[in-house]
Amino acid sequence: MKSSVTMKDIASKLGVSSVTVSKALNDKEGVSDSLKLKIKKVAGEMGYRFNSAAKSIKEGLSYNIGVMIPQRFTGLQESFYLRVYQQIAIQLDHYGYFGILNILSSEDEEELNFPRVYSENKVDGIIVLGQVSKKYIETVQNMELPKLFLDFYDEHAAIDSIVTDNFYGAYEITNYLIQCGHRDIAYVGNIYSTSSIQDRYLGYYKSLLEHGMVFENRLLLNDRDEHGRYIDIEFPEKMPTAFVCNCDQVAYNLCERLNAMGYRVPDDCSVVGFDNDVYATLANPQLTTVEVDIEQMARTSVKTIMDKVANPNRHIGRLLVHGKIIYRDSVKKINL
Amino acid sequence: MKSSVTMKDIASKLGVSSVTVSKALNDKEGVSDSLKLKIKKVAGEMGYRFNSAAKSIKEGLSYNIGVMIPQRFTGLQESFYLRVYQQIAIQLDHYGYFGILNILSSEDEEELNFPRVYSENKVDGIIVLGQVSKKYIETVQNMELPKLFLDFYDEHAAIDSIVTDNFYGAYEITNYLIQCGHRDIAYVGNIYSTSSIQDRYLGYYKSLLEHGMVFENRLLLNDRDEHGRYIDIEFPEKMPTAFVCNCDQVAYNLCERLNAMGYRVPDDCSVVGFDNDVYATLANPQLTTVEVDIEQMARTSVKTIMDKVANPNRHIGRLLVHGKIIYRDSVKKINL
DNA sequence: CTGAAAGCGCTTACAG
DNA sequence: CTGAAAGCGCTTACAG
Repeated sequence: MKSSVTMKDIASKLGVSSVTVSKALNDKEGVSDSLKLKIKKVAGEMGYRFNSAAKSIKEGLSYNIGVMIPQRFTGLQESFYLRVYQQIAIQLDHYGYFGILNILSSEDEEELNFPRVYSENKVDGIIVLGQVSKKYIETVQNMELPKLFLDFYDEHAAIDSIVTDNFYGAYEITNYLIQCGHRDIAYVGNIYSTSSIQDRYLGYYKSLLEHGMVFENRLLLNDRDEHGRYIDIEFPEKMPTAFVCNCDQVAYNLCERLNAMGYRVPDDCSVVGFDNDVYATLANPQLTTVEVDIEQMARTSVKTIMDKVANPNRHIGRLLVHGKIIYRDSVKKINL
Repeated sequence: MKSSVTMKDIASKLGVSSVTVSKALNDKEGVSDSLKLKIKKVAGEMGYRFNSAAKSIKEGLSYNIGVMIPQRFTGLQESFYLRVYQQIAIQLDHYGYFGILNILSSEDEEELNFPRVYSENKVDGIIVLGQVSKKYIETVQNMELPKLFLDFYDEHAAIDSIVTDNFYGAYEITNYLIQCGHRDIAYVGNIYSTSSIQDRYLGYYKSLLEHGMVFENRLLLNDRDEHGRYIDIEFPEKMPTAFVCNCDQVAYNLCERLNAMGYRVPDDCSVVGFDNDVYATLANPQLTTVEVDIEQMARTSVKTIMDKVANPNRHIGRLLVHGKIIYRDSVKKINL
């Protein structure tokens, strides 16, 4: 950055004070229009660039927001959170802010280390994108700046959070399966893995309850171990007619597996996913799923964190962003 | 950031000067070990956080690097550049730096606007990730800070660049096809679209030349229009026995298309890709392809830009990162 | 080993 | 309308 041209340089070139230059460049009152114009012109000619660090130090604001993503959600196959981050960066731009990505390494999460963006005062707020451990949630709570959980929440922590309405989305898509005549519907997911998976399960469960159907444990199919690694799904003796998967990738894997086993989707089994990500359209057949509105999540998150930066006492609680069912080819209407 | 605890606060609590606190916290000489220890302890207790803006203003360094990705490379299906960005962020962390993502909107690219990270002096260097227009390359050249092109280059611009060795990778994989007995090999890609696509084409072409094979125009198959949107590939009358695709996604699409047309891959036609991204393993069959080493690209880029921040006169020219052929199931040995 | 002074580039009252 | 003074939090010589 080598402090190239400063306001002072412009000032002395024009024989005015740097205060006047500051006012002119910021369109503040107290400079004649003609002088303001002249200053702006010269600033342009000299290639002046604003020094945001100086402003930061005065205002105590960095104009950055940190986005923290736990490392384990950034595998080669997963780009959902990176996409959310991208949308956040775009939204922040509208507020004159920038987004700094912070991948939370497993070690740092384990050792409860503060992220550098925090300890070096690099950001005015932090968005934690993706579930972190209970312990680390406490660490986040100890950070003295506006913070927000995105795509997960914790009952015990009084931290604002923004999540897809997982419960309602799964509830709706299960209702749809039931409308299509399905009576033996399984849920695929490790319900102790993340709150998203758990809430989607509960929406599925509510739908069953409302329709007077009985839930049996054989209908709950585990898809991953406690480290989040996918495991082979064990099917019950009697094959269900439909599967509600906790996400599209799992639905995609399930379709592959079913095809390999000789089942045709949707003729033999119907499958629905959640997220509407790449896997939804890559699957064969293409998946009926619940779309997660990434842009809306980013927009809401950024608006919220900006609110909280301006007013640290603002509290929004848990905010739900609605999903929307996308109808494709993986569900079959069956006879009642 | 509300300038919570400052060095001055620590100093007055301990009855020393802020200079001493600064020295102690930065492990500089001139403080007794006992005092240093005490200062660090109190700093910890008071929840002191370093104010990097103040340091920035003194040193004229922001400790941020901007990563600029043209909007058009960030579609829903493409996450390659986001992954590269992620690796860059991780590498920057090792140097005490942060990465700021800057999506270059089509308007800004069109209107040749400087990115805000530049005009607000937010970064010490910029990595341009993904080909920008000729005109915009000039705009980048006018920026007065260390800069680097990643994953593309421009002959006329004397800007350092880091690219996968596209030429050599395509050359090698085409050699492999020829070794497998193929004599009628097509290249799939719009060679006027990006330099990567063009260089891969040239590697393919060199392989043909070296093996005394004649290239005919019917073997060059266009895959996208001038805006980068995929178009339906038009096949030549006589079907080639193998296809060198400019990337895995196009190879994936091609496989789908060939399957739909009744051709079996690799029995009827062999197909190879480039990148080794998600599409390579998603394709049916899985693709033989050239792996792009994302981590290595990020590591090299970060090392280079750090060098250039320290020494602005450093010039590396065009640096190639080697790819590696990954052998899978999309190529068949045929009779010579 | 310790600290008073000056300065980084900018902005915010306040005085003229 | 214009500008001198003070200060944001820190660091870098330099003096004791």
